[in-house]
Amino acid sequence: MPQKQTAHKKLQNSRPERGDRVGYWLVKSEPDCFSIDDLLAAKGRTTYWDGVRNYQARNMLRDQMKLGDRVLFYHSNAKPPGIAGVAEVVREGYPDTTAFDVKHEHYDPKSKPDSPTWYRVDLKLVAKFPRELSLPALRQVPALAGMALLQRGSRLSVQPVSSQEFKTVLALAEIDES
DNA sequence: GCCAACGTTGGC
DNA sequence: GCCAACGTTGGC
Repeated sequence: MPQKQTAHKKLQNSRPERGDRVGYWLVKSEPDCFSIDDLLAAKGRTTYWDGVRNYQARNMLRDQMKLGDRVLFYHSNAKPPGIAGVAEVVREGYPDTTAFDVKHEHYDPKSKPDSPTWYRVDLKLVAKFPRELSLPALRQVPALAGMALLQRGSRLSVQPVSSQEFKTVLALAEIDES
């Protein structure tokens, strides 16, 4: 795919769609696997966001998530599911090397070191919410009705969030803009 | 544990 | 390139 590669390189060197504005995202994690407390306890409160094996999500990790972008940290498959805090992008998309490791549970033979299929970013915790915002509570908020997370059949583990939605979520969490 | 929604795979 | 079968996600 030489053409896609070219487009990709252009994107890496500038932000044609967005200028220098901060982007907003939501990522899902199953707390049984990796929770916001795990991120809090991690060295530098920072982790590799790897293991994503979906092309739409990959494209966002690889091409669109930029340094300083804010990321809502969502607990999926939890009781109840909900948004647990905010992180930021501290390293932009780079190859997910777990895909190269035969022994790794996310091994994928079609991803090669010289042409990686899968990418990851590094995320650092900004704030854990004093109280998690549960999915049912989020559904009660009219300003969030358009949020990707709340749409039917929304399964993407990385989703874009609008700046308005992000602001609304922080207000609900009673977290100051930072 | 059920199942709807969605993505991927592979036969043709 | 179609589409049925299958696998996964994730709320409930």
